[in-house]
Amino acid sequence: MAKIDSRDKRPIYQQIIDRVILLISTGVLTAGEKMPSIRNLAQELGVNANTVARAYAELEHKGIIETVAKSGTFVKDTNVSQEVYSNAKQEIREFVNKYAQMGIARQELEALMQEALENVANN
Amino acid sequence: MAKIDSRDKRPIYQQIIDRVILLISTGVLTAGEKMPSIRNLAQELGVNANTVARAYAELEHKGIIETVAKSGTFVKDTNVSQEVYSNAKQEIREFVNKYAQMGIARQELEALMQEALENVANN
Amino acid sequence: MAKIDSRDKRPIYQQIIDRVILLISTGVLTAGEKMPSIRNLAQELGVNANTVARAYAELEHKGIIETVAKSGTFVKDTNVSQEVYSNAKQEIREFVNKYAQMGIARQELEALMQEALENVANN
Amino acid sequence: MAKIDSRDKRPIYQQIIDRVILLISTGVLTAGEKMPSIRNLAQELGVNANTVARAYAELEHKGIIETVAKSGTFVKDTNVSQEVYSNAKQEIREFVNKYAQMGIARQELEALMQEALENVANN
DNA sequence: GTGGTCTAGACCACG
DNA sequence: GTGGTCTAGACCACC
Repeated sequence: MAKIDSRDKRPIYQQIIDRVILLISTGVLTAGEKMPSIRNLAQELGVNANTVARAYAELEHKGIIETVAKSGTFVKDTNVSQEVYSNAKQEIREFVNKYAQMGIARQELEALMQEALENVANN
Repeated sequence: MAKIDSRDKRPIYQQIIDRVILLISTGVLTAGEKMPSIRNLAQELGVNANTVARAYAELEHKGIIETVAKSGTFVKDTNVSQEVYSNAKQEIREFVNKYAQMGIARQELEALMQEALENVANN
Repeated sequence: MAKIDSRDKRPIYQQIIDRVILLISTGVLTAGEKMPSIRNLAQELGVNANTVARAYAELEHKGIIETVAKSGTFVKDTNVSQEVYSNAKQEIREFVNKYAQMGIARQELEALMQEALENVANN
Repeated sequence: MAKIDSRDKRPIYQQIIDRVILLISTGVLTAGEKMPSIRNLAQELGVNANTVARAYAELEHKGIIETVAKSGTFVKDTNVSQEVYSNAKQEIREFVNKYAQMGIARQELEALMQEALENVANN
């Protein structure tokens, strides 16, 4: 679960949100399962507890997790992967449309994508 | 040119930069053409003159426009595609990083990109 | 007696208190009757014994039950309706205060109450 | 606007939320109007800026106000009274049902309500 | 000046 | 131990 990237432009709490959604969408976290406690996760990630609390609050607000008073936080909704996937689809389409409209050739875009994939593969 | 969206998540100065680059790359603005003055553009867009000044400064720094003392600002005889290209590079990298970190497999990302490219190719 | 709802916003000890009062006020528990032991009730409800102990302590403090050393806890010969009545009084006051502060006119509040009463009368 | 009640059971941020909703539903704040800045309101109420920020964030999330990047926060939706009204309806129904089930006569409930209304009328 | 994010640390009720 | 709330204070980008 420990994956905070300080170079990432997204705020930390958003990275946590996205990460939790990922773990659910890939089946690592399953419905009903207990989430790590706010303080534990904060320590594990090396961030402040308030930051994790904010992430959990927003996840609860989205109906993805559920906090049961003082006993912990649990995964609620597992049907989340579709949303992630369709978000990615939407974003990449907008990207391609934008730069195609600005005159970048398809081959160039493809090359850029390949390069980006290579870079990430080395993590 | 009047296209500032206060709901846009990009800062205003960035919206101006992007818009100028778009107008150049699509041939609406051509090399040597005179740009509107900072004050005029600020008034037209309904934004602070400092904001337009910052946009012009960054455009000049990128070598896309040129300020000639006492006569105004002009589109430079430059190939803006380099700038567009490097922006695209940056964006696609962030996209890949984000979804890779969220656990989408490289193959899936590649498939999404191919699909987006196919759709655009048919335009 | 097994009726603890972890989703309920009330703390568990309060749920127990309310439940006991309900059982007495509806005649399920009668004066002099022996209450389940703290440990037994805790096990039956699946909650911590301390939680049940706190509920019993408050019930005793309210004069609703009575602990007799070495023999157990008993429903006291008391009129629980007084407690219920004062709770209702408190709750309705908070309700009226809240919505009056939020600007709902007195007449509207009265109409809402009348409507609610009508609906229940038909049970 | 200065109305934080430390004896109120609701958390401070909730009091601010309710108060803003009140001010909108009573027409004191109208659509498009600028809200006080987070820091100003915090100072006026004598609370921490983060607390006001949280209230504003939840109000924005409910679609009641809107923050326009770095220029301020504005009232968005004025159709808030209906929601308040239906909340009140729901709450009073639950109240009546609960105490009717516990054996309080309809007349008694009615008397309690009248009394509560009288008390508030004197504000 | 504005809002956004984050930290460190505190206190609370509850279990 | 859990989450909820709050404070004080910091830094940031933007206008």
